[in-house]
Amino acid sequence: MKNLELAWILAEIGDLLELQGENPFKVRAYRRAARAIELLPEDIEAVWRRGELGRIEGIGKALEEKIDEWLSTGVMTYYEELRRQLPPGLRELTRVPGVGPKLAQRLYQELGIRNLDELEAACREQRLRHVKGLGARSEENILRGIERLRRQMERFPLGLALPVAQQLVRALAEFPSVQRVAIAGSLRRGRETVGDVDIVASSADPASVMDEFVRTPGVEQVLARGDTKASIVLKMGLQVDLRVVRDDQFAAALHHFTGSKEHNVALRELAQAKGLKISEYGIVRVDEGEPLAVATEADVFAAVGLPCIPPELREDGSEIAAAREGRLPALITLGDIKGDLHVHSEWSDGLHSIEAMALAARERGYEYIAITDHSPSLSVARGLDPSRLEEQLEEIARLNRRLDGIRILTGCEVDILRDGSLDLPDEILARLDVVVASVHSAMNLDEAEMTERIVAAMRNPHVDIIGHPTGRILGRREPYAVDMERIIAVAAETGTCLEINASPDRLDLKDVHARWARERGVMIVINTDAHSTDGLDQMAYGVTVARRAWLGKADVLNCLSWPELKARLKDGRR
DNA sequence: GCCGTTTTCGGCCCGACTGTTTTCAGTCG
Repeated sequence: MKNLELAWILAEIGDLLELQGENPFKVRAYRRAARAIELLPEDIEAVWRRGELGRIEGIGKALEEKIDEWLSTGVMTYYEELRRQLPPGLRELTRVPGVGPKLAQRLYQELGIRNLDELEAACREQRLRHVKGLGARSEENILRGIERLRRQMERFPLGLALPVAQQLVRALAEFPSVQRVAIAGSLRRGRETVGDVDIVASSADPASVMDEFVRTPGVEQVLARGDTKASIVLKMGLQVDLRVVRDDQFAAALHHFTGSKEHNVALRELAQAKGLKISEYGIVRVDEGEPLAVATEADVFAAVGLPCIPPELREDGSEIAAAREGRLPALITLGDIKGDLHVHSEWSDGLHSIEAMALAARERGYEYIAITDHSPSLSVARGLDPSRLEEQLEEIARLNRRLDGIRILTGCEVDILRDGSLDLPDEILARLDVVVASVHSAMNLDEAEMTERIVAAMRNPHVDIIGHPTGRILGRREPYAVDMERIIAVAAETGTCLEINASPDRLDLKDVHARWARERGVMIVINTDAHSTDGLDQMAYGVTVARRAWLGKADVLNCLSWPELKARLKDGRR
């Protein structure tokens, strides 16, 4: 699977061309192509073998030739040549806030600066102020930018940024001159990590809102403060941008700042072709200069003849083509979820009793909840051996007789051992309603071994779900080496479901993989892997990932009622 | 570089903020 590698190369070509001062539209063409390939719902090599590279939106003759060369020989000559023409560290200079391609190029030409370290030294030695257009202020800003870059190289996970952003929004909403306020940007689109937080507000007195905003508790630095726009950095390192507009401009501004950039560009091109101009202030007819009324985001789309595109789909612009052709999916919502099929109780490493978990599920309006405690090899988690599991089945039977309004399903999260076998016998698994199989050990196998290990588990006639299929922990542990194409193919063949683990540390499967799985007819299940009653609330994160994967409720196992679900589970079909 | 029920050539989104160059380019989203 070379999609991501190719996307990375094309994006780098875009950056290198930009550093060389190439035609900006050529730069954009490479970036668009990179994005298209990154989000492509199948293996680029398969498309190539069919001779259909040119049918990918954004790939024309020139790019097709370069990709063909790269896939046939492993080398892209054009890329190699570009890399030779510029020092390798130059590209990272543009990661410093305030340093773009033009400045990076001049710093290289005039001061011989080739990387971050040299830029930092030049600032400290006050050599930048001798470059035309730069002064002492620029040196300070660049130094601060380098420091931030070094301290916080990673993006912030959704699960960390969202609560912070919600808190800020609540605080702004209470400010008297604020009329409306909402989260925008990549956070609203539900991306798994975000570089910053964007907030849009409406007010008749923007200056007062700016004053209030830059005094937010926990502000470490004010990066910019204009009449209607300000940027701050919180002590935790998270940057927050606020934009304030008039209340009648709020919907247009919300759409604009939700992005993505590529989505906005594509939508505005479409608008332009219809004689309209879309900006964050609204929509105007170019010939008359007359503004159109925009009360909601749906009005923005309606102006160019499109149905409203949900924020989670606004990524590379291909969603606009889908909308034009009536191919937008009816996305799953949290309300469609009928139960959670992967939770832990105090019987293994969970915090709460089975009854407490069941009542918490009932409170959330669920029809069922599966108790899937660990299996014996996970001794640190007090995994259940067959006899304790036996006791648990009796306990669940008792609770089911006693509790109304919620059905407790029996289950377990069984370990997939190094050789692909499971650490509970088939006779036991056969008696459970739901079997989740997961990898928790020997995570450093090579790709072939790890893939076959998981494939073996999927071929077990009792395994319904593969839990957190790539094992990643955001920001802490890389996914294990696994051939996702093959996992998806075998899942389709065996009727095994793949999990979107909703824990914000995991979000595993991720959006792109879940989208591939759906397109191959694999059923997805969204589970929280909750270890406490509160953990059940993380379902919302999983639903966000599913929406980004274009899933509807028909694609998701736990949107089924219990009778439907039973009929879909492997043992239930017998 | 790509793309085409206005176009196979000539387009390719739109505006705020910063620093500093007295009039705007570069950067950012």
